[in-house]
Amino acid sequence: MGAPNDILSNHHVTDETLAEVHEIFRTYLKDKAHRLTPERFMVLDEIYRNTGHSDADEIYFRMKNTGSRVSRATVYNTLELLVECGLVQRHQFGQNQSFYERSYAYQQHDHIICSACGSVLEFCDPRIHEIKMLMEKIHDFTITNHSLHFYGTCRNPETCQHQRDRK
Amino acid sequence: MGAPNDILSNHHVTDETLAEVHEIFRTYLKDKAHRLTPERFMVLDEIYRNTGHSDADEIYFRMKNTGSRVSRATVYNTLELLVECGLVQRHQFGQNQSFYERSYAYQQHDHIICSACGSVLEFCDPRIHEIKMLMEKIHDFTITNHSLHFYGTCRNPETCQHQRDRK
DNA sequence: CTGGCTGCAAAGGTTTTGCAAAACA
DNA sequence: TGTTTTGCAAAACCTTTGCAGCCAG
Repeated sequence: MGAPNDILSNHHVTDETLAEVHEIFRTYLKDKAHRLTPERFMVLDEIYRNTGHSDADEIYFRMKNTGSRVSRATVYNTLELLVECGLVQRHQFGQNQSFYERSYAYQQHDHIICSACGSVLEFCDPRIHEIKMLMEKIHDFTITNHSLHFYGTCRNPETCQHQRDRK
Repeated sequence: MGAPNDILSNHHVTDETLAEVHEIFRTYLKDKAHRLTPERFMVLDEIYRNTGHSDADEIYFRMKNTGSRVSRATVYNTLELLVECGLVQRHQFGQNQSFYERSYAYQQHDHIICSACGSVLEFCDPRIHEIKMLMEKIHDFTITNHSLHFYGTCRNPETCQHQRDRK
């Protein structure tokens, strides 16, 4: 149920952070003349309650199982808004499916994906930022975000086996 | 029809390269006890005939329009094999759709994607390789490949306008 | 009130699969 | 000749859309 995939451990989000995140979303919605519906904040909470990467259906079912009665359509709609306002990041690890992850008060990072067992590690390297700045200059681009994935196989047989079993 | 998206200009593939690529694919198929069908080589040729990134359907229709009668199923099946043997690379630029690109005798590169006009630039930076090696060491991983995308907007109004028109 | 938002189910687009016919080995 | 591959169309998959009813502003 939890996400044993994530190595870079991220302590639970604090109430304070959650309040800030709500405030950001509220401001964003007002700015764009969108309505402040309870469903939208429920999706936001669900994502921030969890550490790691979830697809839209996982989010939908987690909410369903905890009593929230939001529809898939609303989950998708809200994810779009959350990505737009920068509170959530969308990732494409494999093909044909997006994964979502909270991004406020959560350090910017990239991913290493094990093709054998599907586990995802996170890392940071300041050189990415240097490359980004160089590319903006060379190609006359304004870069707003990036995604860097390394694909390969982890050499931890235990984890890899464990992960393979749960597939 | 052509791909005006690609800036890093790549001259047409030589007959020599094409022969090498055929040989690699032939060897791979034999190794894996897969059959050497004309359809598979037709898909390979179609990808190597073109510079740039195409989705599966584009490849299917290009082949259809030039007289080849291969089915979508065969295109998908063959793309899978070509990715497996390293002759073709799969990219996920947006959501829900893969793009394919020849990767033999074609320098390894990464991509900058303009969210406004959809144009794709290519670049190389040796620091990626350094980061890769560090990550292999730190996380005890064997990294076989990577993808690095920068997203933003290009400041070339002409190109950007041109690209917007063709959408 | 009243137009945007929700929930539901049906439609959409890309990719995969099942099966009979074709063709490689 | 015996199986893998093919082609076709149908199914599967994730995501989006249409529409009636609901509710935030």
